[in-house]
Amino acid sequence: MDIPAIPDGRHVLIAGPTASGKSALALALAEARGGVIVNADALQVYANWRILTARPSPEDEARAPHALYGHVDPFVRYSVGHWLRDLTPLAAARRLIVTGGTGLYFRALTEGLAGIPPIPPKVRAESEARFRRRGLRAMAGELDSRTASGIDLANPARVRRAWEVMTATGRGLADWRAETGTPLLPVESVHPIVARVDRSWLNDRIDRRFDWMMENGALDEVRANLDIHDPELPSMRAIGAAELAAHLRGEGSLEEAVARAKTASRQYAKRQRTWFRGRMSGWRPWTPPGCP
RNA sequence: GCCCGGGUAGCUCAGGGGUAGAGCAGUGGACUGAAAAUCCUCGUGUCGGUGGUUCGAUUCCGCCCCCGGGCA
Repeated sequence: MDIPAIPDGRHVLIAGPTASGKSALALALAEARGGVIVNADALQVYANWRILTARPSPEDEARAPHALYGHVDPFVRYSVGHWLRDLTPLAAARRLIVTGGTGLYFRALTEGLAGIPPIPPKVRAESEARFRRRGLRAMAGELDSRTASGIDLANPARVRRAWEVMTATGRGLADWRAETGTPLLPVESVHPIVARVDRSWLNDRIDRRFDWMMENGALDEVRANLDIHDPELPSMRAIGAAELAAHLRGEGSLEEAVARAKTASRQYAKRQRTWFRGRMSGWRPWTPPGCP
C-alpha cells in the first residue's frame, strides 16, 4: 500500500467507514513512521468483543503499539468523555495515529467537549420514567429556550440528554456548550485523513467481512455474552450482537440473523459517510487500495 | 386436465370503475457523554398479458400465461 507522506511529529487522524481498510493504513503508517495506533471506535473499546467489532488481531497488535482497544469492561457505560480522558495522557508522549469510525469522537478531539459533569444514575432513571409517563414533548417543554432551539426536539436521545443535564446541574445544555474549552487536537495541528470509498465496493466488503466473522467465531463470542442481559448497555449495541443473540435464543434462522446484521452494517456505513462528507470535507482524502 | 387462491414499488402485502398506498429495503440529511446509538426527509410503479363492456379499466367480464394449494 502507498503510505501517505506525513509531516514529522504530527499526530495523525484516520477516519473512515466501517470495513474501509483504514486499520491497514494505520498499521502501515505506524510501522513506517512510528507512532501509537489509538482506537477511535466506540465499540472496539470493549473487552468482550474482538471478532464482532473487527478489532485488530493479536498479530496486528504485535506489529505496532495499540491503545484504547478492548480496555473497557462490557458493564461500563463508556462514552466520549471517558474516551477523551483516556486519550489525553497519550498525546503528550508520542505520535498518535487515531483511527476509527466514530465521528463524535473525532469531533470531541478536534473541536472540544463541554465540561459537563457525569449525570447521576438517579437522574437518568428519573428521565427514563418521565419520558415514559409524560412523553417527549413535555420534556422538551421543560428545557430552556436556548437549549431547545439548538437541539432536535423530535429526537428522544437529544431531549433526554438535555433534560438530564438541566436537572443534574441546574444549567442548560446550551450554556455548558458555550463554555467548551480548547480542543486537545485542533484539526489545524494534526494530519487529518478521511477514507473516501465507493459505496458498492464498501457494501461488498461489509458482506464479506461479516461472513469472515461468522467463520471466525462471531457466534461463539455472542454466545459468551448471552448472560449479559441488559440490552441498554452501550457495549451491547455492537452490530450483530442482538441479531445473533436472537437466533441463539431460537428466534429465527442463522441466515436471517446474518442478513439483518449485514443490513445494519450497511446502514451504519451510510451514516458514517454522511458524517464524514458533512464535517470532514477539509480532511485529506484517502482511497483504499482496490477501491474504484 | 379440473377446482380454489394469488399475480400491484427491489421485497412482503393493502386497496379499488375516475390511472394507487403502507411496512421493510434504499436515498439524502441531522447529530457535544447511548454515537456500531438516536432522529428527520424522500414513494410513477407497463397494478401478469390480451380482447371486451364503459365517457373512462389497474379495478367488471372472457381468454391466455405464471405461482401456490387441492382433486384427479
